[in-house]
Amino acid sequence: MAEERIEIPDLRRYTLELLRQIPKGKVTTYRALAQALGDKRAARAVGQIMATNEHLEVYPCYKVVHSDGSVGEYSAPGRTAAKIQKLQADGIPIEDGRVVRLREYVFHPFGTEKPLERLRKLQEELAGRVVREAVLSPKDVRTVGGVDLSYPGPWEGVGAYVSVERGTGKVLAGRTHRCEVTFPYIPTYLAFRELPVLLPLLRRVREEGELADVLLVDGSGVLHHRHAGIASHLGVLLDHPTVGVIKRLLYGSVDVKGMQKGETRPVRDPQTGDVIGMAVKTHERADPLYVSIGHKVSLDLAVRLVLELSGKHKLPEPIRRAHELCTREAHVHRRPKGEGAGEIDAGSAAPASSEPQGTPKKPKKPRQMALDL
DNA sequence: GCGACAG
DNA sequence: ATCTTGTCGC
Repeated sequence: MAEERIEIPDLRRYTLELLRQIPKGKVTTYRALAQALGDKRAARAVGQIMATNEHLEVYPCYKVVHSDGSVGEYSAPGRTAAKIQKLQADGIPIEDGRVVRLREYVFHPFGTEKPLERLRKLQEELAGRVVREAVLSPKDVRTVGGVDLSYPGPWEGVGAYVSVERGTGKVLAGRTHRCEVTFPYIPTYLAFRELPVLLPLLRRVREEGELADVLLVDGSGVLHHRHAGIASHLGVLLDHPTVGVIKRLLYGSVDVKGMQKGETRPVRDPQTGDVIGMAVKTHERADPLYVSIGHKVSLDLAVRLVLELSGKHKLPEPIRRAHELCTREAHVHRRPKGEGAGEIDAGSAAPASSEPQGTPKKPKKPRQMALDL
């Protein structure tokens, strides 16, 4: 079978590049940019991208205001006052922190391929390939893996994989993978942020022969607006059984009041009435988890594994351990508060890294606008 | 008041 | 997810 490939855009860069289309004397809004990306729900992500813009001379993020005309924040030196001054220098009239007659100054018609539209279609196609039945009988599930991510910074991810033996709970393997992340968190598009971290990690795990029989993923499976959460993406792309596990409901309806430990209740698709997941009470005094099919498992098997592997904790062991692993790994490399060229503290926890510190940075060659996975 | 959004 | 001290409850 041909290796599955999927093209994920560098949405951070794509969004920043859009800023250069704004004509002199005009502004735009977070929402307009989100619509240029293909989904107005990405407005907050646009804000995150602007807030971490490191090239103020190249990408004029000061030109982005709220759709009600209020100027909004400016993370660069001078904060909002500086943003207002720059806008006024461009001839934009501002009163009381708002752009006067915004409609006359706002720019909408971006030249764009609306990348998020393509990604939604990709999700729909992938949903059609999800196998909703188990390919193994429960007794043949010997090992269960868990995956999770942590973020040392908004554009840097650490993925972790842990596998445990069913029954004994013995930890069999643990691996992490750290890399740059160029796709922001956008509700319902989580897979495109995390796949570039998890796929390389899990392909390596598989090469090493350490891939567990079933994978528990910290994210939704078919319990998703387009029935294509990250657990399903991973399952289909790896052609491997996966289960989606989330702590907060993304989509679907269920009444979870008064649930007892061990109890489960079906989550239904509001549109069709189909059961697309299960609320699972794994801990007496904790909100339930929401479990769904990722790929090649039945909902029954998914729920059974989650319940069985959730000992005295809310999260099933493989995910809990993967969470610990990547959180710890992220912390070790976490940037100091001020972001800039801060020294990594020489505390005892820091691993002995003997990187040559004096390596001169080469001028960046033009980076790719998309990642092939 | 509306919308509601995993990580 | 991340930023964060102590505090309430079982």
